[in-house]
Amino acid sequence: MSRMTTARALIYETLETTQEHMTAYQVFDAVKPRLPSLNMSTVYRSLEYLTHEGLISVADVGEGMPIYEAVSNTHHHLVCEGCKKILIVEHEQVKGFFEKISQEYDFTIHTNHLILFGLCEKCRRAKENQSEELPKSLHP
Amino acid sequence: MSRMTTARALIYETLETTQEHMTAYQVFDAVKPRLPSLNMSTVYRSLEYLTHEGLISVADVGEGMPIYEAVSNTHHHLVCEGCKKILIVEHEQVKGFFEKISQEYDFTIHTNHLILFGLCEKCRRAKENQSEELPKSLHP
DNA sequence: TTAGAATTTGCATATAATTGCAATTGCAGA
DNA sequence: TCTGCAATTGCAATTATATGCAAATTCTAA
Repeated sequence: MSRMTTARALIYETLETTQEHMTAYQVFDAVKPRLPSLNMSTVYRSLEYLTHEGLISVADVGEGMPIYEAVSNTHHHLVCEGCKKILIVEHEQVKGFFEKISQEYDFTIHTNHLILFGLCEKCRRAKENQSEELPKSLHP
Repeated sequence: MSRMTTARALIYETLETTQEHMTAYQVFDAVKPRLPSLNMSTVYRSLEYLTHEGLISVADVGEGMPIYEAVSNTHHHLVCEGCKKILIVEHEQVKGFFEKISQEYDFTIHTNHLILFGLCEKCRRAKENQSEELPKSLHP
């Protein structure tokens, strides 16, 4: 049977109260003062556990390390590869798609945090201008 | 300026002809005989480069290492957390959703390989039965 | 309340992935 | 075809993550 231990509880509480996404190391730094014996492997294992329990979500934002956050208000992210800006997508916008896939493939989707990479409007425009205006020899 | 070097070309060619997804290590093993000087860091960097160029796609299947594949026929994956089975989702099924998000958020989506985790029909049913039929004391 | 079984943790170590830097390679222009 | 410079590679660390195992902790049932 699985147990909600001190370490797991503190880690979850931290993510829950912060309401921000954090890397494994940030979680470690935040919890360590209250649980000095805490070890990085416990952090990794606890995050994996909490994810599996559906209490938190992981997402790999591509640059750097994966981020974890409490799943209270389910949402998703658009990550701009140009300026690294992150846009929030409400689950409402995704729900229908998930339901369609679920039905079509008879598959219950657990994933609750989507990360889509691409270009925000500003960076897209910047790129278009660049391609059109620069002389060929200056292309990157 | 970016260059299509021997290493990058061989790595791409391997993924392209294989038409299978491979881990970084599998790519290394496949290319090494034809390019003995090849080094793992080159593999990682080349895979990153090819991904960025849109020639291949990465996907983190959760268990184990991320997998790479040539993007010829764009598709997506459903990964069953019960039996680890992988279902293929045609891009046709996803296209509409991407377009909607693109418009709504004025964001050009580059992501071309979605991985959704969950339970296939068989495992879902197995789990339902388990919850209903087992006496409380035998629960995991 | 406590004993005992089972899960979880810390530690040490292994594996995966990333990075700085010098040497090498590829390409545009002569 | 050759040259020079910028991009890429290999190597040797470094950092991030995962894992085996013994010790510690948690929970159930008596």
